[in-house]
Amino acid sequence: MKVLLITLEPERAASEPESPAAALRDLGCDVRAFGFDLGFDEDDLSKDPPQLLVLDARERLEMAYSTLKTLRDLPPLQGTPVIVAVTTQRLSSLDFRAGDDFILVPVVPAELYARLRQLDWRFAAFSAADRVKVGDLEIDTSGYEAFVRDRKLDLTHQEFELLKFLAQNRGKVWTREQLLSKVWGYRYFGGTRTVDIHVRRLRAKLGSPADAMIETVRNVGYKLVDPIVGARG
Amino acid sequence: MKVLLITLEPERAASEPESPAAALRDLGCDVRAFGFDLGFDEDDLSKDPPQLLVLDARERLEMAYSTLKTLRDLPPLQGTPVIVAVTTQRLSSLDFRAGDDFILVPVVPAELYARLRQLDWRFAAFSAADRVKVGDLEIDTSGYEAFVRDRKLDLTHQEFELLKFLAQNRGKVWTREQLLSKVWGYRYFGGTRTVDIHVRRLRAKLGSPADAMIETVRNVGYKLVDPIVGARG
DNA sequence: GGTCCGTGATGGATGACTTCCACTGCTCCT
DNA sequence: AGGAGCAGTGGAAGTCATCCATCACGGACC
Repeated sequence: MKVLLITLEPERAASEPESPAAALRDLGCDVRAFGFDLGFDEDDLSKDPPQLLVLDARERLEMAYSTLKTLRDLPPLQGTPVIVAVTTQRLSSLDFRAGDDFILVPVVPAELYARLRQLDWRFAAFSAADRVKVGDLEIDTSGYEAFVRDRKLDLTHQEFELLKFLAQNRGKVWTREQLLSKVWGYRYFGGTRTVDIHVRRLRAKLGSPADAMIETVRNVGYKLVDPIVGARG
Repeated sequence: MKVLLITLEPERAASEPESPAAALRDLGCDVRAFGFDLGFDEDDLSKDPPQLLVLDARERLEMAYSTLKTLRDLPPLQGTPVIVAVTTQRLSSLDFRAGDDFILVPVVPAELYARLRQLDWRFAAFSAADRVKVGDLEIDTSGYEAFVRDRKLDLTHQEFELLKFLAQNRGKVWTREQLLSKVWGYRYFGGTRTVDIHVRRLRAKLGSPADAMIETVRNVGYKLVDPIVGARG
């Protein structure tokens, strides 16, 4: 599980026993730790958004909420569940408007694990149907549906995954090998022409003029462009 | 706050330090304590229903869930939030379909208070709408009944739970594994084909054309769609 | 103790999807 | 202008997920 951890001393956090960082590490989470000054690159975050946000607030609850307010405005963190680690003394200052969960320090790894499972259970239902829009194209990633001007596309699974990936990473050209590894999976063994064929069927189903959104870049690969942005260039 | 407490030894419960009973007493709650055999009068309960249900399960989690199942069927407890007190050792056996929140014993009163406030906030925000409508389908979650165009469906328990879950989370595709963990319980280990079977039986009972509301998404799973929304394709 | 009902497992059939192959057409470089 | 290489096209075969029929098990109820 990918976790974004905000803590006082990011470097030393995991070495402290009974800290949220140590517990997350023990649970085998993929943790990226940052301080409350948030020294991370927002683009990096967008490419690989975390599934969970953990705020190691302890005594510094006000500072943590201030940071959380900033984090909530970042698009890649929209709808991400949050767990706030807090001391017993500061429990009374907790603010539940965020609708998330809290845990006491010292952290019991088994409890943290249970709260993760609980959040997963609660949020699975809530995870807002996130939609990706590019020009006339609209993709409902949770419903596995794609629309062009409200006309529903009848896509196969692989076609949908390819279109979704291109749309989520629009503007950038992807080689066939990259697409195979990212859309088909890292262990894929096969010819790169498979990508061509899926692009072809995708274009056919998109229809004119939306098919022009998938551009072929000779000797490199494919990219999906926003027609509005593309038109001025 | 009126609390119904289910614990092993109702008479002595409050005298034990760090027990849920003692913590509730310290918080000034109006506690009525009963054993797991539930020796209370249902009429009394109806006249003065509790606002919270606390299960002091500790090691006896299975027994607590069994009791909870019985309690859930009592009309005066419909929609009452539940907190399960459990030991660290039994955390891994928690089933989140049943309880709304949990707390570790020994209980820290301040934490219990915080969890009460959290539950209060959560329940105020989502005042359980016990009737779900999707197209011609109408589900009465508290009455365990489902209707299609006012024709009552004769569903089994598992079929009803599956339909309810899909209806409450319509539009989103769920994998078989997700459905197993959310509808059957996360501890369920078995073939994913079980989901197929129940979907098939559900479709048969829904009848045409309502059966088309449950869509199969190849390579992913199932979802329930609102036919009105779906019609734009 | 027998029967019915709910639940989940198994194996085969079906049909859709993915992939590969051979060919054609196009683009860019020389 | 010619050629090499890359991308698009059509068809065909293999694979795989889903659906379906049937059966086995366990509990509830009579």
